[in-house]
Amino acid sequence: MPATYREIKADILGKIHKGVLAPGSLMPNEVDLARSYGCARATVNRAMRELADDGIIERRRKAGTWVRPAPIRQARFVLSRVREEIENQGARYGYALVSRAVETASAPLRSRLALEPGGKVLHLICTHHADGTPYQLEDRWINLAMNPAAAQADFAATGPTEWLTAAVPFSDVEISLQAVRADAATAQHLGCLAGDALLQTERSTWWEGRAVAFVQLTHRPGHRMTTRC
Amino acid sequence: MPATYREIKADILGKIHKGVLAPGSLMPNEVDLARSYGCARATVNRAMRELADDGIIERRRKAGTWVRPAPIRQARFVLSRVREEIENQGARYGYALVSRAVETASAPLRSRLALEPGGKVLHLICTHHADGTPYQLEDRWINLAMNPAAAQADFAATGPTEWLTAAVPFSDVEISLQAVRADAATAQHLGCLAGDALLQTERSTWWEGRAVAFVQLTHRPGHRMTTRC
DNA sequence: CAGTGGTCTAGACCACTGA
DNA sequence: CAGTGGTCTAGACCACTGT
Repeated sequence: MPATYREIKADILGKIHKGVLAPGSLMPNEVDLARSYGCARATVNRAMRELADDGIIERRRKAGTWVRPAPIRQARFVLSRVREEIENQGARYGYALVSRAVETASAPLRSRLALEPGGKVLHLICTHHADGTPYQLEDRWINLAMNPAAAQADFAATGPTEWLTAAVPFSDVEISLQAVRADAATAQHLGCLAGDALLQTERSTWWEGRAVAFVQLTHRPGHRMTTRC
Repeated sequence: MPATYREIKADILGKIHKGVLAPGSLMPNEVDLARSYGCARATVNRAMRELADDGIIERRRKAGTWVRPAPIRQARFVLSRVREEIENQGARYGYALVSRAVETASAPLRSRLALEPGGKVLHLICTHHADGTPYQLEDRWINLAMNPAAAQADFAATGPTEWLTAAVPFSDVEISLQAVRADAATAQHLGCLAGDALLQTERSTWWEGRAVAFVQLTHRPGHRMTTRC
């Protein structure tokens, strides 16, 4: 008889997969499950809570717990920093600053970061290399109102990501993935052809409701993000 | 003084963001934290466990708990089924089967799904529409050794995803994202231009170590996957 | 109002692993 | 071997919400 929360979780998952617990059906409550598994309610609770976190079941107070008809499939992608990603592949990491300028935020950028008209941003373009070949193009805007020190920082040797994580706290992140066609400049930086399909990560970071920075990370052709669940 | 696991979690997160707890530094053990927060160790444990799950801290038995120097940023993308995705946007869902054939798995497909030479697969191509316009192209291979009933199923009215989730259990999923250029056929199905950059989701599903199915979901131009954390 | 899950406690034992 | 986190228990009270 299962007794640990892991065993209970596996047992319930097995019953769902084998159809013993039908999709959409109501499950026994925690007290009954604890009795039938011969364990404490807290143990059942932990197993059920994790199943709910995984989107397998749905729980509502007073109402009960159901097997989700179509489980919410969610994928967790690990977004490590470029440097680590490259070094983990056993390659030598390289960095180059392409351009650096203080700009007045354009209208689209302002609306994305909720900046006031006339808001100043530090605009950086840089490239990340693996064993000398282009790996990722970084197009970054830093909100100078939130990070005035960035205007003094020299990004010639160190990328903005490393500077920001050391210097600036943030609490909220919004991440977005899309496919884009390489324009001429991007193609040149990534050493590919204009028109190539590229995976692009966009990320805006916030602290106490105000925008810290926004970045577009354009990956080299063929880049994949993979996960298992 | 914080007393619930949520408050403790928020308090620790705040200290990390404000620099009170320096990146890379060793944290007090659970017993000491429980004393200083005036709560039971289990409460601290839950807060710390969630922080570890979120990649904020790292824990090792006997050694202790550290603030991760560079937090593992992980994004959770919800991968709902196309039908729900479309209906949640308030659009009318449409489905069309393009082709259906029993094939001998090609070498690349065999290696991807660990099939034996001569393994038979059901190859389906279909399209999903939102308010009549193409939304997603589905290219699916079902392992007939695992799902012989699929050969009898009629996919004219219902998509393979719906058939599979009702008929076949699976335990492991591997998901991969990439950008691809639309070839002529894809462009025609999605109503875009050949050469357009498209986001593509690949997904292979397994049950008890054997492949159930493999699918390529090619999204219409401009499609984004977004998440907040 | 009553039944469900959500959380906390105080204590215990265990598993792992660094010194 | 000793210190840390991992887990379980038995019991309690609470928050939410369907009826």
